[in-house]
Amino acid sequence: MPHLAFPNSTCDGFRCATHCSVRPLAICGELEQLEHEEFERLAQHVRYGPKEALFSEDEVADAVYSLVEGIARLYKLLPDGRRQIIGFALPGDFLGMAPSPRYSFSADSIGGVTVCKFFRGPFLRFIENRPQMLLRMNEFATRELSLAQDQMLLLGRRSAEEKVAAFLVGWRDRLARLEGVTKTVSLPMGRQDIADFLGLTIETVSRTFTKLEREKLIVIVPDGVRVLDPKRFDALAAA
Amino acid sequence: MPHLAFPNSTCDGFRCATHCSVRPLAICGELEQLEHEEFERLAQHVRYGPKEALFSEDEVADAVYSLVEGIARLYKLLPDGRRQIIGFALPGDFLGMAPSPRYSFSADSIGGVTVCKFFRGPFLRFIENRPQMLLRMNEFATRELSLAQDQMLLLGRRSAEEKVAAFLVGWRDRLARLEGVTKTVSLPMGRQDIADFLGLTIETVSRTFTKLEREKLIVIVPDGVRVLDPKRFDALAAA
DNA sequence: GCGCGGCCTTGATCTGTGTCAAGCAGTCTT
DNA sequence: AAGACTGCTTGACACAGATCAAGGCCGCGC
Repeated sequence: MPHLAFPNSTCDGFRCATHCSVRPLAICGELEQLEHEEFERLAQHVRYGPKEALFSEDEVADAVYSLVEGIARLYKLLPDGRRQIIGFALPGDFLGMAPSPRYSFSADSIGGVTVCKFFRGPFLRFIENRPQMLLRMNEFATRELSLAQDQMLLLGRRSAEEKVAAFLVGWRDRLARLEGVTKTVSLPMGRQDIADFLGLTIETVSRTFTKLEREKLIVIVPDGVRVLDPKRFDALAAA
Repeated sequence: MPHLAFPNSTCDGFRCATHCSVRPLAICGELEQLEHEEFERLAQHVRYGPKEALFSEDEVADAVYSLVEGIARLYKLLPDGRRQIIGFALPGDFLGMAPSPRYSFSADSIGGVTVCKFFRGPFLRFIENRPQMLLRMNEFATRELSLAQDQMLLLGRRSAEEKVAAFLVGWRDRLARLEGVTKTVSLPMGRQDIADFLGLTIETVSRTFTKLEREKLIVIVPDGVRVLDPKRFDALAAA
């Protein structure tokens, strides 16, 4: 179970530095000093270990989260256990808004995760008369929606090979926003997670990685892949 | 090509009555009299005939739309022509927000369609200092996102029969919000549209309709279906 | 009233991906 | 260092849904 790291979040060295490193990307990125301090007073900084639930589908949605560090998987389940991962959340991402009083999906940590947690009431009261903040939330929601629509195209109309290639390209580009451009794409999630994200089985994902390696497009390395031929690779992902 | 119906949209009888009938559901539903009049002055009411484009992917996104009447299909294409319909828009729906300066998908009318069209600049200026309006846009975006996530689960993890059943139930429930509850679900879109929405081929959709009819769950009627056994049907759609 | 075109259905066959089963490679435990 | 656990890969086979092909229905124009 999660423990509160520093509920009264005055800036206290290492952890706050970590926190602030994603601020420009986060929901609170455009608040000025004074407002940000007020906003911070609403936050609980919470740390989760590997594979802990942040929240679960159908629970009362009493909090929203700004991801500070680590990676979370967001997913929905069918009654018989089939799972669809609807996204991977990275630092700066904002989680937990729902169109009903309950969460519409579940979220749990992959490795360790740190979040700013806000209770719904105080959070809504803070934003409700701050157009800047509301505009930013709109930007976030619009970006998420667009990502979701790309994923629908992928799930509905692409082959297994195209799915895997598009996933790697999309993931590489999202990481680039955080860590800069690299040739090696780190994959902190397991094969089963990738399968459940792409609407495939773990065997098909594994075979497809192998196939891409045989075709000299990638090299599989521990916890990631190295892209050998970005040109050809991007083409495969787009088509 | 579309023609302007009444660009200077003072209330003028029939058409405005039509318009206002969806107001409570639309983006402008919570504006008071005076503000709404100001908002209306920004709008162009535009009517489209069947199968006309409202806007297309990659075009400069210079306007947003509130759908007043009719039904639109929203879709994305792959370079080779494969199509994924990402949603059907109904009266009250709000279209055209994009995370970049260009539209991220295409929209065209199915039958005839009437919209309120707003140019981006004036629209943004109107909402930017109106928290009520921004909150409402957030609600709309959040609901859209949740719908998109449901659709990801459907596309990635459901069988053809489950897809068709879930589609009919979801569509029936959306229509119910507008027209009230009915046994007969009208389907203004063609089989190919349904196929492209569900990530199937037209043949599989057709066969699945026939199968559901053989199993006495539905009856196929012109431009729609009648649901015979809502209990059993909802169960199939959920599982 | 007849022919044409669009849309839908049905049948036969093919194939990409799922399923089932086995084995391998690290890593952790003791 | 042996065992076992977890995650990944590989192979053989099955099947849901795609593809290819034909035919039916209905509204529309002439």
